[in-house]
Amino acid sequence: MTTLVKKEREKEDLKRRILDAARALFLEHGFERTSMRMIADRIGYSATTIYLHFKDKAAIFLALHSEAFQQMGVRMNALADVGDPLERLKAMGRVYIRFAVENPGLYDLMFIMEAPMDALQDCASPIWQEGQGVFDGLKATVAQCMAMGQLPKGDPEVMSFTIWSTVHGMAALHVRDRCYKVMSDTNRERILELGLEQFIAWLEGLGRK
Amino acid sequence: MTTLVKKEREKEDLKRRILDAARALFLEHGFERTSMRMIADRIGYSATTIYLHFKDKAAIFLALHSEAFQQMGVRMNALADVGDPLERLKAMGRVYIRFAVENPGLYDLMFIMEAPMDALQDCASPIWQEGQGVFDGLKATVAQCMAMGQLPKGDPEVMSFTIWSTVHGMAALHVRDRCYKVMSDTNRERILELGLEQFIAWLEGLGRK
DNA sequence: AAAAGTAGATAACAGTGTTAAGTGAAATGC
DNA sequence: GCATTTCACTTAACACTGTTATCTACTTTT
Repeated sequence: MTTLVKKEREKEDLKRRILDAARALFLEHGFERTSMRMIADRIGYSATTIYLHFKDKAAIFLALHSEAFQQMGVRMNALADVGDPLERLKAMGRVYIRFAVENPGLYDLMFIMEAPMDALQDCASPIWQEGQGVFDGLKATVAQCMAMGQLPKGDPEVMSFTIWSTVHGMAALHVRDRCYKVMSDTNRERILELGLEQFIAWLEGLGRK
Repeated sequence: MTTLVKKEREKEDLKRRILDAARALFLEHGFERTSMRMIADRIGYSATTIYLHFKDKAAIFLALHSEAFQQMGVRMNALADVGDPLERLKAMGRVYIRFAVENPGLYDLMFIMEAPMDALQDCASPIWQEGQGVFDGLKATVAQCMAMGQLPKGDPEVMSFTIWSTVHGMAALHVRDRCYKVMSDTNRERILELGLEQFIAWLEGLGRK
């Protein structure tokens, strides 16, 4: 029956429009300051209609969260063909920071917002699969660097965490505007770039001790 | 007039009680999920009374923000007598992480929450003085490390930012619960400690290249 | 043509931050 | 000693929030 298929498609279509509207509003005003009625208004429906497609506001957040991780995953996977592990690691850092700078709202959603994080207790949830994949990719690359003597030997997971912390710290201070007030005029604008390149230089130095 | 002084003291007293109640609630439920009525209930006043002592909810946030920075400042200043710059730098990192682990709510308030950050546009505001002081202390220590050859020469501000990013990244991933789901069982509980100690080992390696 | 199902809307509930108006007691002026 | 003013505080109200229950109008099935 074509009508059933059409119905299904229309349903998916509306779901998409809700997500698009919600993303735009979340990124502009933040999660807490975006109301269901605002989302509904933007797509010309009543607020309660959203509840026919999403359990609650947190469900919308989770859907966007998942989308964003897939997006980052795509960018990271695009680096799979960089043969040299250390070069790949460096590229991953640059891609990570660029993602945060180009999509501060999405980055916030993924790594900073606490909003409905409590709804995400299930570690096995598909929501975590994408994030896990990205982190596993980092671990694998770090392990390869260690195997080739480009990084000192140790626990790849611990080193991955430390590396992730550094780039996340930069991204988070940027996104939540915590560093620019204490920074000198000369460095303010380029501090993210300068900091990242210095960190990369450290990493390179770690190998050829 | 003793009565006037007494009045003034009672006023300060109530302000204190409001702040104490607000802090407890913010740390337990978060800023957005704490209402003025909840704060008022806890101290036995009506919600509107709070407005006689604080302009709005953001003003309470700012007062607590300031207090927390002073608290961290005290802990950092206590390290002033550590003579060796690199040892002092290492101690600062440990104090920073310990502060975040022991006071996750306060850390969130200081470096992660976006809540009424927009109300803090004035860089010269006294609110920023404490934070600036802590960052300047870090810069000075880094500069001394460079002067003594314990760290490679460069812009102390950039290196301070990179170091801060690393510890902030660890603290933020911890506070907002973003790392434990992707971490292996063996490292999950001690990852903060392990990551920090590895980072410290890196810093030591940077000097004696 | 009658019955069932359904996409969507309206109304309502308990809660939010915040302001305006009101209350009762203390301090002040004469 | 009494009237007036001041002031800490409360109640009432407004416009908003997420969410649920109920209702409407239309489509599909029988």
